[in-house]
Amino acid sequence: MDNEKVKELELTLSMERFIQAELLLLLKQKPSHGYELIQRLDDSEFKSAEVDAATVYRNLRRMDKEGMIKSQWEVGESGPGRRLYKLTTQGEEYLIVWTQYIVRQKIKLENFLEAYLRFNQ
Amino acid sequence: MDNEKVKELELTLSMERFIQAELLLLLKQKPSHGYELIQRLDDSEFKSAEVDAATVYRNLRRMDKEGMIKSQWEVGESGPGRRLYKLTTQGEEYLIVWTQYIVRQKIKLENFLEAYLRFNQ
DNA sequence: TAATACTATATGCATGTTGCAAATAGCCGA
DNA sequence: TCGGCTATTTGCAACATGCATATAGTATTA
Repeated sequence: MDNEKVKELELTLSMERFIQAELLLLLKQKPSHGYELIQRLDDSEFKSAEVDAATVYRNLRRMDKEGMIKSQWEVGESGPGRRLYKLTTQGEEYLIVWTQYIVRQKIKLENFLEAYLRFNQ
Repeated sequence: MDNEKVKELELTLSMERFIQAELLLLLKQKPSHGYELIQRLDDSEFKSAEVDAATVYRNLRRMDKEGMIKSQWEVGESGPGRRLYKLTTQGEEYLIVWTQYIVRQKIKLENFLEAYLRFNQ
């Protein structure tokens, strides 16, 4: 990813979309489909409070459209068809940007807590 | 604050509103008016990227209405009138809830980073 | 004196994201 | 056949934000 792209991505990053980072990380660990990701997310230690299925599916479609992940429609021997998602190279790079952003967020929170404690002695 | 109230507050908390926690902490340190808070925020190590004045003023009005802070209109010898904000007891309690929430957020981010690193060697 | 800049707050509007609810659909067990 | 689980999608209201703009008093400077 070129620098311009990274800058643009960083600007649109927000904790509101933290779900994207969570999904990218899970997909880096192994390809999954939405329903499974919801369950894996629910088991992870970094999940956001409650996982809303609609939010997961919507973010998956968006990242698919943006090329971060790639989907493939699968019709198994049983159950309804499902979309298997895999991380793309671009998605891996995006995950790195996310990780750097999260490091900065963490520092910001630490600074807040430090200031809070400093003032409460 | 009773437990029900705390629960309700925690549910509506989100990093999107982190600005509220920042403002409450600054007001705990000392009473200020909006314009000054924007400058103090800009100098703090925990500020969110850029501070939008409208967002600051709107959040101050909201927290005023909700009783977290209390405003008092001041007409100085010079310059336009301004609203001096002070933290209320309820606001102090809310700041504690925020702080606990931020601790949990920080842990979440640490868990994410740990999972990320664990998977990258 | 007029123009400009700074202090100080408020509001309108478009945009983007979310949660909840509901629709669709295949499969399986009782 | 009815309910329940797997699996995904879409509509809608609610909400928060950024940007632009309005308003207004004061101070500086050309």
